[in-house]
Amino acid sequence: MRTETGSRTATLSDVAQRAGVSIATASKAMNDRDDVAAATRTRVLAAAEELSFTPNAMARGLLAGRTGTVGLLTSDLEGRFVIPILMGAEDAFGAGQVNVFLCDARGDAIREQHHLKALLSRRVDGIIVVGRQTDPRPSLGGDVPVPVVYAYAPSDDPRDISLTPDNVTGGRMAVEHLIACGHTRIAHISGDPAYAAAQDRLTGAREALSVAGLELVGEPLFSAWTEHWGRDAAALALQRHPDIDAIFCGSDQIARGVLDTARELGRRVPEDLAVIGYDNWTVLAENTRPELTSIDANLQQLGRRAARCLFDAIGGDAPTPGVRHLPVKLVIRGSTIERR
Amino acid sequence: MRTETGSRTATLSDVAQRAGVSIATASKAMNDRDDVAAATRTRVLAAAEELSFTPNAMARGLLAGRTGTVGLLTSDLEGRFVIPILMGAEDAFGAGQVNVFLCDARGDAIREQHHLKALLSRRVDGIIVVGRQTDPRPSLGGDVPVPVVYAYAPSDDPRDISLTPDNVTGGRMAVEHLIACGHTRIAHISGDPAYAAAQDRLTGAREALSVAGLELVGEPLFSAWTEHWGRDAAALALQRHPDIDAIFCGSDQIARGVLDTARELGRRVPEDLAVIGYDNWTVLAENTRPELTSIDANLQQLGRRAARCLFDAIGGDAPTPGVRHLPVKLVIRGSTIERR
DNA sequence: CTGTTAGCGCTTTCAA
DNA sequence: TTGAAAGCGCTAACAG
Repeated sequence: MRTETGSRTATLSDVAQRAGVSIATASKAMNDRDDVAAATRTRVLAAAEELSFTPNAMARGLLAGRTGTVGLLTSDLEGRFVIPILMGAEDAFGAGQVNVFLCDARGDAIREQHHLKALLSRRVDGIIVVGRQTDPRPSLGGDVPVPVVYAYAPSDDPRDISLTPDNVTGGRMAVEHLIACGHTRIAHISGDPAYAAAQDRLTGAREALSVAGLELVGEPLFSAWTEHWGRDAAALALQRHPDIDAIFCGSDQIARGVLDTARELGRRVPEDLAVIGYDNWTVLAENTRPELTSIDANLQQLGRRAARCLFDAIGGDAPTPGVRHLPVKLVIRGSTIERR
Repeated sequence: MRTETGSRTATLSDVAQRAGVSIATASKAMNDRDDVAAATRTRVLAAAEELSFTPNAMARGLLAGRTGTVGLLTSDLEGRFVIPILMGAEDAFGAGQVNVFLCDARGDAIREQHHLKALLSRRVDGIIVVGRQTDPRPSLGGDVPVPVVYAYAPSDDPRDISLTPDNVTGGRMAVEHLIACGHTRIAHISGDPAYAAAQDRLTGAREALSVAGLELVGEPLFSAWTEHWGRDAAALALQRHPDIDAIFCGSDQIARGVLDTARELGRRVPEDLAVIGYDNWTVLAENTRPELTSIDANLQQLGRRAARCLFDAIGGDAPTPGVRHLPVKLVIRGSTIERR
């Protein structure tokens, strides 16, 4: 409020007065209703312009029963998942059409309840709940008076609508790609086995192997989603099974560690050893040597889909409940295919 | 809306009716005003509970003139800066007290105007503008009817209130630390020299050197904020000046590249070569070998400060305009001090 | 202590 | 075509 000229924000009544019409007429003119004389409309619009009138969305919402706002309730501290989803949602809603309240519950159920209450009291038209893992999370419950869509982390209640990336297919695609590149001695290094993501990706990997009549080399190595573990696990795996010619990693962080170890052991990537990551976290994947092939969960699209689902639900035609697994994509870089 | 029991959301009038009191009394009871009989209050609260009544913040805002919402207008696609700032803002406001509309303009001025209009029409009480560089950005202008605070990227108009990390001091602290560790042959590798951040950090570094009677070894090497450049630049610098014993890097990405090259050239870190980064981007800094000492811009605190500034401005006592440079902090890890 | 009344800014019948 | 009036859900005087 740099230039506080003593004047409060202009209201429709100010505009009407300045244009010399009634409030009702001004309203119609502003909203492009067709029962207004062209001349009148021009006059009203001019007045609005001069007063830099901005309609009060609250007053409007009070009447309409809808607010044109949506809540995004996340527990994804780092914003790695929530940001693309937010962008997708903005895309789907159309910039400026709908505004998004972003609330970070920080993984705390109490705080989540607080935020939920606040969102409801602001009369959001719907809520998207974003988790940071693909494990099912507790449902907000059935008594939330607006539609809810769960993104990334599905709800544990099948009556809710959930959208989550298809990790099984992702795992399958990763291994299919390795096989297509001619590799047959494939190992798997992943993170915390308690994560659904870890299990699902492994499941997909095994499907692909089995179709090709192959098996994983050694047991999958599970521990943490870190580069440290990637380095250690790669050393271990390559020592136990020196004939490994490809490693499917459960995350890009792990893959980065694997690449480091490969380099230290003198394995050429991708000639001697192909490496594929997961998540396509570009700050990691584009900075390795060679750059890292990875599976991208297509989160922005997931966000768009979530927004569209929410839209439909708000509009009244509720999408069929349940968990929908959205397609992921393979991003090929130098760690699996030799550049020339 | 899983259990749509045909009932629209309960209103205060429903509560009043159920409790057998007037709307006004119900309102008072709900808002803890003291001119209500204890028994009545209990009855009203019970009724509210049973109807799971949530006050309509819009109706309330319409009356109060304030909405308890704030807009966060960003152009920081990746969310690297905006997320900690958002969290800091939530902290300062108190969870659930204030809600934040997050809008991503994606660096597009048109889209920014759209979002600004939308925020104003939602009658946010104030706006925080977050940029993704520390270079001054165009002001929203003086005719925005609510207080605006610029965070990370300052406004180019000195009449605005801007909070930005103190990069000069950051640069100074980095080099002071290297000197304190006994290094004297210090080089600087940084990113795009067109960034104010690059220049400011260099300025601070030179100040620290000059105080110690030292000079940078060679000219600072500028190019891109990438690991690739870090690798190449380190090779170049160490070839030209083999006696370099410390490198101050303009970003953690660059530092990561530098560490890779050091390892390849057989330089022991930190014994032969100390390396310090900038940003304290933990996914990078905590995964190098050794882990990376870095300067942390304290963004969450910056967010809190921004929120508090905005609060004050909303409250009427406008903080003094201008650019405030907030303190950064040194995070020491193994790349500058040997672990034992 | 409680209820009545008057709006906040806007849209929407319904008359004129 | 325009305007007067009602009311969205709530709070804040002011009487009772």
